[in-house]
Amino acid sequence: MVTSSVPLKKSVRLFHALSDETRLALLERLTEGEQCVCELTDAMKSAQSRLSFHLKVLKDAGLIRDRREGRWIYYSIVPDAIEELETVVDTLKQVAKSAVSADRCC
Amino acid sequence: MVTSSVPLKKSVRLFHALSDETRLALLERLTEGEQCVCELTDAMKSAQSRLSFHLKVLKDAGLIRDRREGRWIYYSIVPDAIEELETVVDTLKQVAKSAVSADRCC
DNA sequence: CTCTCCCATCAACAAATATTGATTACTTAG
DNA sequence: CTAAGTAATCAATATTTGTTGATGGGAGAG
Repeated sequence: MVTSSVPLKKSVRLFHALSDETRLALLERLTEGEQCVCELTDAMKSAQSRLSFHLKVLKDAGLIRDRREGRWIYYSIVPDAIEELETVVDTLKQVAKSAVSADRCC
Repeated sequence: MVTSSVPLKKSVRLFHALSDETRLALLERLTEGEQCVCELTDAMKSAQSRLSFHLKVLKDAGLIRDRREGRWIYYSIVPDAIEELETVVDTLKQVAKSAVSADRCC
């Protein structure tokens, strides 16, 4: 399997979560550390509900997590998820290496 | 930038191309080496036009390439693209590592 | 309790993607 | 040349995603 240790569906969800500029920008923001939605909304000049939507996609993919503190909800990157992504890509890489030409078609 | 050496738009296209079960399955098939569309169609029990569509997505993302030989068109994985993907993920990883908690919200 | 702040969720709509079947282009065989 | 094989492309449709503005819920503040 291309995705070996990581299930196919999970790989798809990971890649899908990363296949959007807004979501990559959110991850980039979270690089600076845990942040609440209002802070992200300010920084990205975007509607709150729109960011909530994208944050949910990232969260469902396991890339970020949230934590409530008073009225605020703080989001942060989940390091393990990046490791997992790395695993998926490493597997793809191994697989690509083993792909030798073999003319035996039709 | 999250994507550093690889442009943001290109990263998005790479991830998008990988965010689909059919396309991951195609890559998996191509692991076995260069194959023509008819072979892939047989193996995946899928309509030819459907696979052509997905092959185009993978090709546009630079993950695979095609080569005509007689009436057949052979597809194969582009190793460099996997390297590039690795670069993107490595950057994400560095970025995630540097993400320390920092409560300073709103 | 009431008011406000912060945020998720929802409904309606818009836009992008994917699927299907038909058509077209290109190649080889005869 | 014609006929048949292989695969891209197209048009129509279906499905999935994303956006927007409104609503509602949880958590202090007063």
